[in-house]
Amino acid sequence: MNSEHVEVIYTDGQKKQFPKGVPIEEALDAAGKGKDRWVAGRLNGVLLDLRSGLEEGGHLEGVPVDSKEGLEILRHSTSHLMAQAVKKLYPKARFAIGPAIENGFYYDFEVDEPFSQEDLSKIESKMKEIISARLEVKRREMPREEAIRYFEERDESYKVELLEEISDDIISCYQQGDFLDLCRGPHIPHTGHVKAFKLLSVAGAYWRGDESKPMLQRIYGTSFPDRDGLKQYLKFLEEARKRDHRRLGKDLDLFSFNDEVGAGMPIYHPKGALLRHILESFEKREHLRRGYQVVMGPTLLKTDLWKRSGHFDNYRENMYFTEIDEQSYGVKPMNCLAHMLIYKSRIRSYRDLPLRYFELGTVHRHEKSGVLHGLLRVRQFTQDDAHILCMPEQLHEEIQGIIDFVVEVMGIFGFAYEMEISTRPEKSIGTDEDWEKATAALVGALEGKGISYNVCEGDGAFYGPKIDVKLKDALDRKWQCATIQCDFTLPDRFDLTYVGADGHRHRPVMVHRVILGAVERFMGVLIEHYAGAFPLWLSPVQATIVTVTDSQVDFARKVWEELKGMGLRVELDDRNEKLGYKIREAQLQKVPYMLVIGDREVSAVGIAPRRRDGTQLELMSTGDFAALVERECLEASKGRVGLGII
RNA sequence: GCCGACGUAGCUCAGGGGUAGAGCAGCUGAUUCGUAAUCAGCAGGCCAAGGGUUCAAAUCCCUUCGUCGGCUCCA
Repeated sequence: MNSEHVEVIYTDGQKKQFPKGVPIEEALDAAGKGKDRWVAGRLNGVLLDLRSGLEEGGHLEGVPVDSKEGLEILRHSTSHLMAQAVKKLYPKARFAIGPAIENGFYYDFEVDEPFSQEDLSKIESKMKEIISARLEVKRREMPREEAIRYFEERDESYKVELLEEISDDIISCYQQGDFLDLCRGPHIPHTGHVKAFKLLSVAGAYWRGDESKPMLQRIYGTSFPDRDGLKQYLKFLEEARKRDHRRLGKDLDLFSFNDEVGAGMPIYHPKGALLRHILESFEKREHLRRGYQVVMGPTLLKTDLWKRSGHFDNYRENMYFTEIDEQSYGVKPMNCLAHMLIYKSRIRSYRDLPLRYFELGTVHRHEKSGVLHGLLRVRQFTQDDAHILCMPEQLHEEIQGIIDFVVEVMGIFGFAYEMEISTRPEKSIGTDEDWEKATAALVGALEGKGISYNVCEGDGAFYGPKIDVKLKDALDRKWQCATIQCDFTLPDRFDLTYVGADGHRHRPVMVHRVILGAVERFMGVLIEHYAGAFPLWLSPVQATIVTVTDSQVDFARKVWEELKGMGLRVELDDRNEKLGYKIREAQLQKVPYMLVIGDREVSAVGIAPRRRDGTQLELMSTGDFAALVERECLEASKGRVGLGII
């Protein structure tokens, strides 16, 4: 092979030679398949534009538009397309950034007037014009200085700011028609590749997410290779609205919020309270069997104590304070203080350790008004909180025990989750050495279990690094639930000690951890996870008895009492309505079982159960039905919960 | 907290300066019915709260509270 040629190896192993500089597009077409499906090429793992020339040989593959990278490129290009449309309609707009995100893209602009819903339609129309023009999307490389000059001349201060942080001498821009944007690429070859897109919403967003920086206008949108994909996604959004726990909380009469009470303070109605009670009983039992001890601390603690713990200095803006008899008190935002004082209430021996204090502790945090979100972010919530005090050499095992606990519980609820390790933030207390030790303990425990995790630098709590477990809501937004946090500082501040085998005092280490996290948030995620159709063991109402006519009401009452007596959660619908009406209502309430009682059942002394999925069971006795329910509960809860609640 | 939208009956929503509307739910009556809506009648609102503009405000303006979508923060 001479230097004028490059050799390409395709994914099927086939090899071909081309003159150097041949466009990737041509080299891919030569393989004879997939023409037009590609939005980019990948040479030796690097994504490149279809129009860029091959300067070196190697493994080459086409990136199909419906692959993960292909979609990303399409969406990124759609965001550029939108920016071009905005530039045409609002020449004074300044441009910030416009990346592809998980299900679409956004672009941030600085404009005099925020965009309205009508503006979005206008922008969409302009985008369609640009698509029809099939403008070529050209990559242009230029010296950094030249690019800075170009954007300075156009008063694009955000682009200049971005450029000033790029260290490369040569940077790339992409041009389509008269619109040029700073971008790494790659992009689709021409605007005609955008087939199905929609602008979804407008929102304010701080430049670089920093509230001290100007607020920009962000337009969110999405883009798909074809109309069907877009339609499906819009359908998913619609379905997600039906699963929304705020919607279901109302429909299923679980909880409410009230203007007169205040924001972020949930009110539990009977069924919501029962659901919560079931969760909490389950939790208590699970903790007791794992060697935790249940404790309880007060809600108000003197401010001096919060000063000693470091909360006053580091967490004050999230706390509520009040005064009693001229003494300042703080409402607890965390449960740790009382637990420390329990530890301190007597001399501890190494033989006592580890100590695991568990509390369903209700805390209050002043969350900013704009972030409140149904049950998922509130100002009053109850954590399934525990603090483990142990010897440093027990730390690893304790953390592994907690991880096992989390994995087991998430398995019972059937949640998929992501684990993250967060390291030291800027605002924090403790020595570097402590932080390193604690971080190493967390990493070691996860790696020991072979669990994969992401690292979030600087996202730790002020007192220590942590492992977070994130669950997703109906819209795939992630919410932190379980968290395991090391703390080498509180035992120090409170001078916690234990007497070792050597007769000397030593410092224990502490782990803060929650499994569900906040019961409120967990319930919110749980409601969306099951779309309100809870498994039998969690369902606040497990069965509704429905009578066919008035003449069966007496018998139905007896059945009702009997089933309640056996520990089932049953309701009776003896209203004078047609059977279909009552079935429909129970169905909409997502009750797992409907127990039909007509003349047949009265004479056979039984009930005819119908599952909420529509399947019809044989007429059976109340005892058989209770046994069925028990079996199903035990199965779904992996043996934890049968009939009744503790 | 910031940007934007929004707040009308229990719920879902219409009405946008001139007497508050619909469907569902509720109540009453009729009907007594076999697996996702029986019929009829009745009742229900200080239009989130407070202030202004106007002869007149649910409607226009201001403030507050709350909700929604984001930013940021976090369980």
